[in-house]
Amino acid sequence: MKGLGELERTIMDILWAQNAPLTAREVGRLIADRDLAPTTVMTVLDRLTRKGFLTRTRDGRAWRYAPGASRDAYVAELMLEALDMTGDRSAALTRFAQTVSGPEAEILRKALTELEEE
Amino acid sequence: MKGLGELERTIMDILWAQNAPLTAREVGRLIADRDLAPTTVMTVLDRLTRKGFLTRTRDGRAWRYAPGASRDAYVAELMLEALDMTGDRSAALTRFAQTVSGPEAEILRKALTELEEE
DNA sequence: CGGGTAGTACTACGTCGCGTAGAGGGCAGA
DNA sequence: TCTGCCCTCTACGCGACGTAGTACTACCCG
Repeated sequence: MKGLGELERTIMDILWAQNAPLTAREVGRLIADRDLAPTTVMTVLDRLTRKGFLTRTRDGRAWRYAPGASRDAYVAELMLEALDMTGDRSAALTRFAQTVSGPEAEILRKALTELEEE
Repeated sequence: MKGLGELERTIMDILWAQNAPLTAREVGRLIADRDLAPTTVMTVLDRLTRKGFLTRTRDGRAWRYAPGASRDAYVAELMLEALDMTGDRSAALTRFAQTVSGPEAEILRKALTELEEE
């Protein structure tokens, strides 16, 4: 996988927050703070599709874009990728566990416990 | 923090594997497979230092480079950074916990348990 | 039927990070 | 003093990304 740029991430955030596929125009309208040309949004949507982050389906003349995976899945994958960078995965995992804050350690613990019970 | 490029990562790997600071020449000699100009290695070492990944101390005319942090710390930080990308950290954490393989879940569980006992 | 509108595809340009390395300067030993 | 090692500075090419223009097509409205 590859990382995302600034605008790419912004657009993914918009699509992740949506539960229905959006057209380029609709996405553009949701980036209100920046005054981007419509073609800019289309180009980025196109690149994201090419990279596999989005899927698109026809809707008349327009395309509707939807995320290929949930944000959580994406984040989890990024984390695993970081983990792959090391020779000693267990050391890195241990280190990670020690680094997360208390409440988050609790969340992890709980998730792991539930895993075990299944 | 920022990610590292290909050669940058290679060099960090070399330095992480060492327990004593190395000079540019020594690092270059350890990248035997690629035939790099000495200045290339120096440039990259310099950039890594500028980025805060390395510290360097004088040794005669030469510099000796050493990692600023352990690889595990780096990986853990990358993972936390990925985690920061999401609005819902707990969901991403849960997802992550579900995604790691069985043995690694065990490692995480153990690390978290030890944390709790302190 | 003709024009504005919306939508697409293709192309392009500037910037930045990174791999790569040359030019030039200084110091130390033969 | 000559030679070589090491440093600093500068630079070039490429690919990624932000940004957008141009050109073509399909509709709807009057």
